[in-house]
Amino acid sequence: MLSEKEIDYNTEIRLTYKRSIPARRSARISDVARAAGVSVATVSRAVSAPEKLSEGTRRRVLAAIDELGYTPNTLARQLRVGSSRMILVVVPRRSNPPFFSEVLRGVDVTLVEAGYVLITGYMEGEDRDLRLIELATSGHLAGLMTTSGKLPQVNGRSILDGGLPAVALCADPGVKGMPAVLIDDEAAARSQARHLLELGHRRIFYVTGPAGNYNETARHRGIVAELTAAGLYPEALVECPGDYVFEAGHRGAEAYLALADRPSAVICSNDECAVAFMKTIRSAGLTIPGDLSLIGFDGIEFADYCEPALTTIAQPRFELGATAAKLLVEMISGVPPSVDLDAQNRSFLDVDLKVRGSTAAPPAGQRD
Amino acid sequence: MLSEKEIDYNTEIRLTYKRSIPARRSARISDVARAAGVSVATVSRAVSAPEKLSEGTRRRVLAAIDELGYTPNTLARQLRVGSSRMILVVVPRRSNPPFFSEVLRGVDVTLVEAGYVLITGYMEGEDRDLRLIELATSGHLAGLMTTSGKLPQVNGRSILDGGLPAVALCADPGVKGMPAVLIDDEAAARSQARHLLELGHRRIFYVTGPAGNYNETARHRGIVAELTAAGLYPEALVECPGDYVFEAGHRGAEAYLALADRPSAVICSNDECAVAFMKTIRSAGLTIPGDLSLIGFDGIEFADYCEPALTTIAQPRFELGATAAKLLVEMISGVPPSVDLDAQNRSFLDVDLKVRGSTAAPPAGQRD
DNA sequence: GCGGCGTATGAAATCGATTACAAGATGCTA
DNA sequence: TAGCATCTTGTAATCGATTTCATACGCCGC
Repeated sequence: MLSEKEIDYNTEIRLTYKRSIPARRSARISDVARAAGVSVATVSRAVSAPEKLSEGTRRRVLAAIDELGYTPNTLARQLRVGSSRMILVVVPRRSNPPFFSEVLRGVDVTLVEAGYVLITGYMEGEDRDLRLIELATSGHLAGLMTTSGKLPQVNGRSILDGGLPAVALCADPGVKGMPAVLIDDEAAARSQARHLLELGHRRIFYVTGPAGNYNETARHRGIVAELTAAGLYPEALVECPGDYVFEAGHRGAEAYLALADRPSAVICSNDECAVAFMKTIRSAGLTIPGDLSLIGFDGIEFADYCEPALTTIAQPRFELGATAAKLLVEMISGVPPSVDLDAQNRSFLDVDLKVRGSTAAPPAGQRD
Repeated sequence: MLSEKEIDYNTEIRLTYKRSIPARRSARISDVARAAGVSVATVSRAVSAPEKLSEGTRRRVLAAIDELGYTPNTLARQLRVGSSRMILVVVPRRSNPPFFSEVLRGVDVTLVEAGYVLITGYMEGEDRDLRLIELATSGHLAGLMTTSGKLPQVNGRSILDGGLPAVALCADPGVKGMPAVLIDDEAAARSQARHLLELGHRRIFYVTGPAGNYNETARHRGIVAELTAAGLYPEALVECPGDYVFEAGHRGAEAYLALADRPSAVICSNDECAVAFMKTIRSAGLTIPGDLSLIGFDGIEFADYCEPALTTIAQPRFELGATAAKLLVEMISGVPPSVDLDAQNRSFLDVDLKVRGSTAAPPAGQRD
C-alpha cells in the first residue's frame, strides 16, 4: 500500500518533470539566437536595448523569444553584471506577527515595485545567524535590512562584513553608515506616561520588553523621563520583566494581582502583551478601566477588538517598511536619499496615541 | 540644511562603502589560490571535497581561505552546477498574519535546515503575479510552494511553466504532479456544525470566506453536508458573504443583528472574522454564549484572548509548513516522499476542535 | 630498472548571460 | 568616387565558480 503510493507519486512527479523539461531546462540565449538566425549578442540587445536593433531584426528576435518562451537566466546575468537584485531582510524569530507582517508588506511592496526580490531570514540561534552571514557575504545580495537592534554576529563575523548597503528598520543599532528608519520610542513612551498622568494616575505598573532590546531601552527611558519630570520617579514606577509575548502579559498580570498596593495604571510593552494582561485581569474579576487603566504599544488591529478596546501607540507600520525600503533602494543605486535623515542618519516617523476604552481616570479611592 | 544632510549622509555611506570594498568585492577563488600558491581547482576541492587533498595542501588552503575571509560566490557556483537552493513561497496578499506567519515559520525552519533559502512572494495583482512567474522561469529557483488554491497566472503564462518541483500548502489547486499538504477543510467544517448541533442549535448563521476560495468551498460543503445529514438543510443555514478579514466579521454581525429571526449559532470563516463579529455583537448588547454561540476557524493565539475565548478549529500551522517543506525538499532531491500521500497526492494533517467559552447550548427560548 | 597503479595537483572547458571591440554595410559630403 | 561617420551586427572576453581530463610523482612488484 505504501509502496504503491510511492510508485504512484513518483510516476506523477517524473511525468510532470518530463513534461516540463523543455520549460525547465528552458531555452538559453543561444537557442533563441539560432532560432532567429542571429548572434547571442543580438538577442541580449533585443532584451536590454531593443532600440539598438533594426526594426526587422528586433521583430525576428522577439518573435523567437516569444516562441521559445525564453527568460534570461538571472543567475548568469547577475554573475556577469556583478550585481544582484536580492535583498535580505533579517527578522527576529517569533516576531509579533500582526506588527511585523504589516511592516514587511511595506518593504515588499516598495522593493518589488523597484524590481527587487526579497529574502526573509529569521534570526534564531547561532546556526541560523551564521547562515544569514554567509548569505550576506556570498555575493548574492544587493542590500540588507535588519528589523531588530541586534545584528547577526557569530564569533567575530558580522552580517555587515559583506559590506552591503544596509538599512535598520524599527531600531537603530548605531552602526556608522547604516541609516535607521524608526519611530521615536522614547517620545512615544513619554506620551503614554503623560496620558496616564493627565488622567490622574500617580503610579504605573510596567511590563517591560526584553532586557537590552533597543525599543525596550528607549521606551523605558521615556517612561522614566516623564515620571521624573512629574517628580514621581522612582517611587511611582513598578517594573515587571517581560518579553513582548502573550505569556509575559499573563505573568505580568499575575504579578500585578499579587501586589498589596496596586498602581492604578499599567503599561505593557506591546499590544500582544497587553491583550494577555487584560484577559488575566478580567478572569480575576477586576475591570478595565474601572479598576485599572491599561495601555499597549504598536497599534495592531487586534487592539481594536478586545474588550475594552486598547489604548495604544499606533505605529505607521506600512510606512516604516516602505520608507526603509525606499531608502535602501536609493543607497544601492547611489542616488541621494529622498528620506529626511538627521545627523545620526536616522529618520523618525510619527506615531499616534490612540486613546480608547482601556484608559480612564483612576478609581476614586486611588486619586490623590 | 537639507543639502547639508545629504552631503553628510553621502559622506558616511561612501565611507562605509569604501571601507568595506575589500570585503564587498570579496576574495575570489583565484585570490585564495594565489595566496596559497595552488590552483583554483585545488581551492574548490578544499571547500567541497577536502579529503581529496594532501594534509599539507589542505591546511595551507584553508588557512588562506580563513585569512582572506573567502566565501564562494553562490551565483557562480549555482550557475555552474545548474541548480540553486532558493525556494519561492507564494503567499496571498494581506494574508491573515497570525495564521500564515506560523505556517511560514514551519516552512522556513525546515527549509533553512536543509540548506535552502526562502523567497516570499506576495500575490497582489497582475503585475506582481507576472514578476513571480518570471522569477519562477528565470532559472533562479529550486522549488516552488503556493499557499493559496490560486496559482499566479497571467495571460497564458503560469507560475508552473518553469517546471519547478512544486508543493501546494493549505489548499489543493488540483494540479497533477503537484502534491498538497493541508487539512481536511470539509471534515473540519462538519465538526464545527456537528458541535453546534450537539449543543442543541438548529439554525446556523455563516459568515463565508471569499467566493471561489478553495478553503471556503470545502468548508461550505462540510457545513451543508452536516446539516443535510441532520435533515436541516437548506432552511437551517443563513449565509452572509465575507472574505476572512475583520471588516467582514463586523459587517456579518450587522447583518446578523438585522435579522428578524436570528439563528442561535454563528460560524465565522476564520478567527479574525469571528473576533470582529464578537466585538460588534457585544457592542449591540448581546452576550456570547448567552444569546448566541460563535465558532471560528484557524486557532490563532488571539482566539484565546478575546472574551469569551473563542471556540475554533485549531490548525497545526507549524506542522503544515514543515511538512510541505519537507516534501518539497524530497521532491527536489528526487528521493521518495516520507510524507503519506493519498491517491491524489494529498497529505491531510489533523485538526483539533477547541471548545471554549464562545459556544454553549442555545438560550431556552430557542431550543426545539 | 621498468611497467603499472594510485594519489595529488593543475590546465582548461563549462554554466548562460553581458559588453567591449571589431567589422561590414550604408549613406553623406567633398 | 574616395573618405568618413553612423548604424547594425558579430566575435570573443569575461563574471567566479566546478569538474573533467591530463600530468607528475611516488611506490610497488617483478
